[in-house]
Amino acid sequence: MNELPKEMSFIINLWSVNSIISKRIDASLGTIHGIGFTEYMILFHLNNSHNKTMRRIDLANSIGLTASGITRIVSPMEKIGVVSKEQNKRDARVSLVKITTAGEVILGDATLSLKQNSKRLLEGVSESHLTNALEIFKFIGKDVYV
Amino acid sequence: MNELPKEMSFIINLWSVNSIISKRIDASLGTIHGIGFTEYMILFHLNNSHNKTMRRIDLANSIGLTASGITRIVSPMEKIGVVSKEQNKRDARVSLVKITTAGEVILGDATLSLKQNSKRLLEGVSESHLTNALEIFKFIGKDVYV
DNA sequence: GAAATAAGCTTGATTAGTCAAGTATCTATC
DNA sequence: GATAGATACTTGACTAATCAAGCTTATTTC
Repeated sequence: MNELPKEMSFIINLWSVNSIISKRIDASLGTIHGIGFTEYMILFHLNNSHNKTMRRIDLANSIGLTASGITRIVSPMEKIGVVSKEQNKRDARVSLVKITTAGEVILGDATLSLKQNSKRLLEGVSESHLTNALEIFKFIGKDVYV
Repeated sequence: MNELPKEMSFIINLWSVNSIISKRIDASLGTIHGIGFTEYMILFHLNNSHNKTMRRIDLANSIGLTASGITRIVSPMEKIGVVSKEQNKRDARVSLVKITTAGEVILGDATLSLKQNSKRLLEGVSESHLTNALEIFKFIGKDVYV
């Protein structure tokens, strides 16, 4: 209607598009692999990290959740054995999270379908458009895995 | 770590970046104007629509919520008078939502700070990068307001 | 024009997260 | 080396959304 600055259009559309897309991804991950997108992201970040292990607070920051959000979501993941709780020798405050072999298997399977899903969703978007968007994302957030 | 297809990087980073950004926007809208991002989006879409009025189901689709999500969030908005409930003469099933004058005022104020916030968040991102990203968003979702 | 199906909306129960407050540990300062 | 402050995490209370089921009204089909 009224002329919106591109920056604001970006924010608004980021939100709407994410809301639409993450719902679809979530549904597909949940049905096939029994995990939600957030759980996927936790496994993904753990798997990409040094020693397959992260502090809860770093996990929180890289995913965009709060510390308490991590506590709540990781606890059932420990129970079903996809991640394990480790101690930090140097600092007794921190509780480390490590992806287990079982977790790696689930992550691998889920990644396959996620790859297919994303390709299908973005079919028709050019390589250069994607590169461009990834640059913006990298600029905004620090923890971007390309 | 391992070579991810750009499409999948896009999905993953869309999610993380949105989670980070929407939290900040939400906090600022909430503190200053007493509404959340979702409420803002509802007012925004209503204001841009024909007769400032929409069906709940269309509101749901354009924002990326479910019909019940709309019911729950719109109901308190009716109580405080930023939107009103209207009937559709032709179809008694539908319940229309209309932005009120009070709602327009809040929307106007909130839009001002949202504009500032988005510019600050995206300071340094080039015009062409933004245009590019908006094209992708437009491609994915149908209800993109540029 | 009756019956079957679909569309729009609401409600009860549940889930995924938040925030604020509390505990435990670590670090810095004097 | 005691004290003050900061950091990591958890917990209780709450919020925003979901889904499945149900209600009402429209539309299609025969």
